[in-house]
Amino acid sequence: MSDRRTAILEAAATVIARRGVRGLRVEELAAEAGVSKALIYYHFEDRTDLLRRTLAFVNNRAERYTAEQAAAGQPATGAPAGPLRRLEQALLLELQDLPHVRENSTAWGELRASAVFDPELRGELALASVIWVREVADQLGEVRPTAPESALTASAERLTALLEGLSARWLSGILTLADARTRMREAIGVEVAHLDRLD
Amino acid sequence: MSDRRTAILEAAATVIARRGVRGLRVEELAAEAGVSKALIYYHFEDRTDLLRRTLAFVNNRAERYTAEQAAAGQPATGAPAGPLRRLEQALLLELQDLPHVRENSTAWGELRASAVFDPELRGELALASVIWVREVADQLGEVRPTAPESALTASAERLTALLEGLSARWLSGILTLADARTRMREAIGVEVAHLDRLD
DNA sequence: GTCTATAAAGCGATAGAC
DNA sequence: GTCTATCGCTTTATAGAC
Repeated sequence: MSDRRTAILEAAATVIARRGVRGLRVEELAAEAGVSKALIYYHFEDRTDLLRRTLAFVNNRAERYTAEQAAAGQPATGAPAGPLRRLEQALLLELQDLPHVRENSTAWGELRASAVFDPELRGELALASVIWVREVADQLGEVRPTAPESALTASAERLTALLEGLSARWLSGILTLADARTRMREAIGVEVAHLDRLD
Repeated sequence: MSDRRTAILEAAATVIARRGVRGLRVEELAAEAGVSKALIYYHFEDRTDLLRRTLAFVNNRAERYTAEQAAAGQPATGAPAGPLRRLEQALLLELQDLPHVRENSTAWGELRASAVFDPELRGELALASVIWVREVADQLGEVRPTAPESALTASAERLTALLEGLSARWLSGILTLADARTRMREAIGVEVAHLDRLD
C-alpha cells in the first residue's frame, strides 16, 4: 500500500475522531492529509469506500497495539501480575485519554454507529468483533483454565459489549473516564468470580 | 404542546430510526410528518433544536412505557415472578424487535453518538441516563434488599452500560437479537450473585 | 500521481402569500 | 399556522492540465 494512501487513512481516522463520520468533509480530510481533494478520489472510489477502508485501517491499528501491549510482558514490580493483570490491561487499554486511543475509540464508535444505517460497513465490523471476543476469551481462559469454552466466550462477549457501552458513555460525557475504568475493572472481577462458581 | 409539534417529533423519531441523525434531512422529515419544511422551522429554531427536543421526546416515551410495564404487575403463571422478574423485563424491554422499541433504541443510540461531537445534546443525555440507572438500582435493591447502596448503583451502571453496548451490537448487526438477550439475562444473574457475595 | 478549477447536486434556512 | 418558492452556501465528485 502506497504511503499516500496510508497517510490519507491516518488523516481520515483523525478527522472522524474530531468531527464524526457525518462531519467528515473531504475538504477537511484533504487539508489534514496535506493533499488535494482530487487525490482522495483518485485513491478511493467514493466517500463510502473511504469510510469502509478507514474502518479496516482502524481495526488493524487497534489489533497491532493490543498485540504489542500483550507482547510487552510486564517485568513485575511485585504486583499480582500474570494473566489477570494482562486481561485487565487489554480491556482498559481502550479507556485512556491518549490522543491515539481516543481517536481509535471514537472512530470505532462512529463507524459502528454508521453501520446501523449502512450495511456495507457491517462485514468489516463483524470481523473485528469476532477477533476481539476471541482474544478476550483466550485471556479469560488463561485466568481460569478449567472453565468451559462456552462460558469463556459468553463472558468475553459481555465484557466486550460492556467495554463498548462504557466507552460510548465516556466519549459522550455521560460518565467520567475514572468511573468508566472502575466499572470495567469491577466487571472483570465479577465475571472471573462467576467463572469460579461454574467449576 | 400542539398536536402538530408532537406529530413532527414522532416523525423525527421515525426518520432517525430509518436514516440516523446523520441521515435526517429536514425535507424527508417534512414528508414523513405530512407538513412543509417551513412549518418545521416555524415550530423549531433549527436542526439542532429539533434534535435536542426529539431526544427529550424519545426519553419521555421510553420512561412512559417502562413505567407502564412496571405497573402491569404480572398476574403470575406460577413463574418465579417478583422483583427479579420485573428487573429482567425492564432491561430486556429495549431488546425487542418491535417497530416502536427499535425506533426508540436506534434514536437513543444515534443521539448519544451525536453528543460526542455536539455538547449541546449532553445535558438531556446525562439526565436520562441518571434516571435510568436510578431505576435499575432501585429494582436491584428490591431483589437484594440488604446490599449496600453503592454496590447497587455500581451494578446498575454496569448493567445499563452493558445494555447499551448489546443494543448497539444488535442494531449494527454484530449480534443477533437472541444472543443479545441471552447475554443480558446472564449478566443480571451474574450481578445478582455478585451482590449476594457482598452480604 | 497529483494538482487547479469547476460542474452538479444537496440541503438548511428564510421570504412572503394566505 | 401553514404553504410555495427560492436563496445561497456547502459539499461531493469530475475534467483536464502537468
